[in-house]
Amino acid sequence: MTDQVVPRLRFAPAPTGFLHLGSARTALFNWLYARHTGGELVLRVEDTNAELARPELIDNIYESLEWLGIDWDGEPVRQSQRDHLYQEAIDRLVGDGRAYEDDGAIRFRVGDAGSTSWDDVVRGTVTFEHEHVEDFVIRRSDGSATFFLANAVDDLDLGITHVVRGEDLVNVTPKVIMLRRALGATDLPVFAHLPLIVNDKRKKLSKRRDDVSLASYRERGIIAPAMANYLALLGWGPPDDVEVRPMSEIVELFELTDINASAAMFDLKKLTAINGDYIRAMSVDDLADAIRPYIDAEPWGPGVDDESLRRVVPLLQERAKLLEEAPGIVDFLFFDDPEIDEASWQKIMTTETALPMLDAVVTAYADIEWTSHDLHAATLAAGEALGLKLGKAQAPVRVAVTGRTVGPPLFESLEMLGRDESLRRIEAARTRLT
RNA sequence: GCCCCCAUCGUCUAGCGGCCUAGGACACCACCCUCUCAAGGUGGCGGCACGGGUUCAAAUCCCGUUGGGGGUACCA
Repeated sequence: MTDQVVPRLRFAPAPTGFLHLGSARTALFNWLYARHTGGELVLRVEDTNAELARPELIDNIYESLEWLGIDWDGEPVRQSQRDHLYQEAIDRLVGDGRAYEDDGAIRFRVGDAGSTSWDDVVRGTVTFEHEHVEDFVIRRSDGSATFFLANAVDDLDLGITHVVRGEDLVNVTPKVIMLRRALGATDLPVFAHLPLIVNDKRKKLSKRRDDVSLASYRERGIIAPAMANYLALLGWGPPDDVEVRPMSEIVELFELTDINASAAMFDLKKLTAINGDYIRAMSVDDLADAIRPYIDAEPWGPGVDDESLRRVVPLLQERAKLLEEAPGIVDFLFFDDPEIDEASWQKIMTTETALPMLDAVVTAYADIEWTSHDLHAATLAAGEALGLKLGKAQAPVRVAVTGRTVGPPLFESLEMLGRDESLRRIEAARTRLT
């Protein structure tokens, strides 16, 4: 009884113009299992009408999956090109008396007797009594096949062995099983109905009120491996408690039987935290490339050359959790004048020691070697002369030069800004103070 | 309404009858480190929905209650 059949999975999205987070997770789980078992993953595009068959919508699916790192085997299957198969199946069903015409549509006859059940990997045995399943349409009056029919025909025809999909499809499963059997199949694929991804109201993620597009997270600066890693954690967990890890390891550990049955809330905070982990682990060059578009989107951005960008990356790398945050962390380095945050000014520059400290630093900075090391030493000494620890001493300088109380390491920032510009900003602050 | 499913810290999860005075992660709080902020380190807060069984023993098995969700289209 050892079936050595190679698992064959499929991901079957409808081209809606964007990949839904839930769909992305479904794609990922299919992919994980296929790769884990050395099986195959078929990409089946459910472009069942002319509007959905538009090339740009389908390309969007390819691009989204590729971004996430999900590949598939063979050419994508397009349902729009398989109508002849569906029509054949419908004719056969009608011929066999399993389906009948009703107001121009064709319905599959379910009847009231018996039940259909299957052993779901995630949910155990699920049973539907036929008396609760209505006769359902398999061909619309316009001649097109419905989802149920196409689904059953394709899974059979493509030799799909494992159906991994969202829980919102459990109720269609008995229909698909009935069709499959009516079409002559004696076997059933393995079914695994994944728990839904829900919002903070515990409702299924909806396009209307939730940010469900994979692309929108990408735009905000979630990087692909972080997203894939996080998605893998929704409904599944590694046996060793190591959550953030390379996808290759997740492929190795992943099992359908380990998937949870209960809905998982999409937690942007956790996603963001994981994203920060990945950002910190990037090389300077890779991170520089990754934030380039975000820099360029700033008014001051396009002028920043690659060399400068790379120098600045270490300053923001452990401070940015989202790529989109990157420009705001180092922008002051590229302004003609720092944008002074008034709250910061009020907090720091109104202290008695602010002006004396700036005075001291102007003198001290005049003829030191312009390195972060010497700047550090000079600032420390200037502060001590005023009875200030470094923490207090550096504050006015920071506000004068960066415009804020918080930011990247001050002395590295000063080093990058250069002596002339740094002193110019400090002078400007002194002028404002006196 | 009817059908189906779900139920461990606020959230994601580990647990698959004894290793559990329930482990990890995110979030939160405190402390340490420290030029600010981060990052990092240490510690803390916090949970098996409830009620019955079964068993020597239940977070783990069964039943019920309650709560939540999904589906109820000639959409997919």
